[in-house]
Amino acid sequence: MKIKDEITGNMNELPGSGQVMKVYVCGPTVYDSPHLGHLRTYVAFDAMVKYLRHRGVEVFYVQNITDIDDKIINRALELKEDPMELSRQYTEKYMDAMKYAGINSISLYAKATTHIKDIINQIKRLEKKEYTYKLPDGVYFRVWMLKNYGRLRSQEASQQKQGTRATVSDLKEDPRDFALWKFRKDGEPSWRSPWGEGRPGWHVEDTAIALSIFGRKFHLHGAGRDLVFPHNEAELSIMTALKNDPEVCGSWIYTGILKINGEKMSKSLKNFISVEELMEKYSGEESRYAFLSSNYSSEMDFSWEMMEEARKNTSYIQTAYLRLAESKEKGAKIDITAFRKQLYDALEADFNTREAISVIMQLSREIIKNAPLENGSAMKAAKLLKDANTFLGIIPIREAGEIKDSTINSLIRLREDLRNKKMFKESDSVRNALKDSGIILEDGVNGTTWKRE
RNA sequence: GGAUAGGUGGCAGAGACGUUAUGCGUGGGACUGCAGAUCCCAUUUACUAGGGUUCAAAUCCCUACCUAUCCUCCA
Repeated sequence: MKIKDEITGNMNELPGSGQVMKVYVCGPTVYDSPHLGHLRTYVAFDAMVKYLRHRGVEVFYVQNITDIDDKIINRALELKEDPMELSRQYTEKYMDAMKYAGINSISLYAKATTHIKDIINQIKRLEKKEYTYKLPDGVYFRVWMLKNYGRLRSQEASQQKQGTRATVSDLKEDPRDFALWKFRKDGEPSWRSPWGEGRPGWHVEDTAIALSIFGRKFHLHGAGRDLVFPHNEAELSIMTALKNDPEVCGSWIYTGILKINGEKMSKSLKNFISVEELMEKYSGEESRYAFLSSNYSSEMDFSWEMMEEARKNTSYIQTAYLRLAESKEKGAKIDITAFRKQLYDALEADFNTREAISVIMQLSREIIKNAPLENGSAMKAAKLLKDANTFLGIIPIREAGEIKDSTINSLIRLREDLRNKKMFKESDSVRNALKDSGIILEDGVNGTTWKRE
C-alpha cells in the first residue's frame, strides 16, 4: 500500500505481505470524555492497520495513553479529585468508546506512567549528548543544536517570541525549546529522577515509549493533524537527536480534523459531541461508515444528516449481504473479480476508503438487483463483502440468533398462507412476533425476505 | 501576519488532462391488504473568479477571493 508522507509529500510504499511493520499512533490525554474527533482518527487507523493485516502484513500497533499531564492535574484540582484516579476513570471511558466502534487492532496500549523509567533513560541519553539544560521549573530540550528542526512544520524562532509573557520559560535559550521533565509543584503526582522530583513532559512520553518498544526504527507514525506542531515536531527532534538518523520513522501520516458547522470540534470551543452521545443513537458500524466515508487525511464536517445517510447505506449493504443466501444454481452472474480489483486498487492508493465504500455500494446494488445470484457469484460476493468488512467494519453481520433459519422460513410460509386467505390480522401477528425476536420481514417483488435487526 | 491544506451539482464526497464517480435529498412512476424494502425515470454540460499552457483542462501554471487547521492546550 502507498501512503502520503507528510514530511516529504511523497507516496511511500509500506511493507508488504509477510513483512513486519511497526506502527505508532498518538493516543489521547485522558482528562475528559472522548469526542467524535478522537473517534474519527482512531477509526481511520484501526481500519488501516486491519487492512494491512488482511493483506498479510504483520503489524505491531502501539498507542500511548497520556495519563499524567497538566490538563489532568488541573481538572483534578477543579473537581477536588486525585489526578491518577481521574485519569483512570477517563481511560476506562476511552476504552468504552473504542469498544463501541470496534477498534480492537491495537497490539499494545502504553501508559505514560508505566514508562517513567524509559522516559528518564531517554532524557539521560539526551543529556549525555548535551541536548538538555536545566531551568528552575524543569529540564529542557535544546532545539538549536538540531540542524534539521522544522521538517514537519517549520516555525521561525523570531516569530515565536512575539507576545510571550515574562515567565520562567523566558529563560529558555530558544523559544522553541520544550520541557522534557517538569519539576513537582505542591500536591502534584511525581516521580524521582536524577534532576529532581517531577513528571515527564508530553513530547518525550511518546518517543520514549516508541523507541523503548520498537528499538531502532519504526515504519509509521500517525496522529490527528492538530498534533503536527509542536508535538510531532518535538518528537521528531528528540528521535533525530538520539538516533542521528533522520529516518527513525519511515512515514508520518495525519488524519484530517473533524469539524462541526465549519469549525474544529474541540473542548475549548465547546462544540464537541461525545462518543457517548453518538453511541446512544447509532451503531458502531454506522459510525465507522460515516467516518470512513471520507479520506482519512481530509477534513470532514460532522452532521447528523451524515449519520442518517450512514444508517441507510449500511442497512442497504446488509440487505445485499443477506440476499446472497438465496443463491441458486441458475441465478444471475456477476463479475465479482472486477469489483474486488476496484476495491483493492482504491485502498492500495493512499487508503482511499471513500472509493472503497462506493465500490461496496455498487456491488450491493448489483446483488440486490439481480438476486438470487448463481451459487458461484454469490459465494465470491459474500467472500468479498466479508473480507472488506474485516477492516471496514461497516456491515452489521450478527451471529445467528436463537431462532433457527428453518423456523423462520416455516413461519414465513405460514404467514404467506394466511395472507392468501386474506387473514391479515393473523398474518400481521406472525410478522410482529418475529419482529419481537429481532427478525424483520420484507415483502419484495419476488416474495418475502427477512433480516436480523 | 506566517506556515499548511482546501474550494466539485440542493447536500456529503471521489476523480487529477480526453470516457456515467458514488451516495443522500427532491420530483414522478412501478410493486403493495398494510408496513417496509426494492426497482425504474428525472434532477437533461457540478467543478470559486479571472487569465494562461494545450488539439483537449475540474484536472497543469499564474493572479485574486473565500474557508479551515496550526503558530507551544488539542486526535
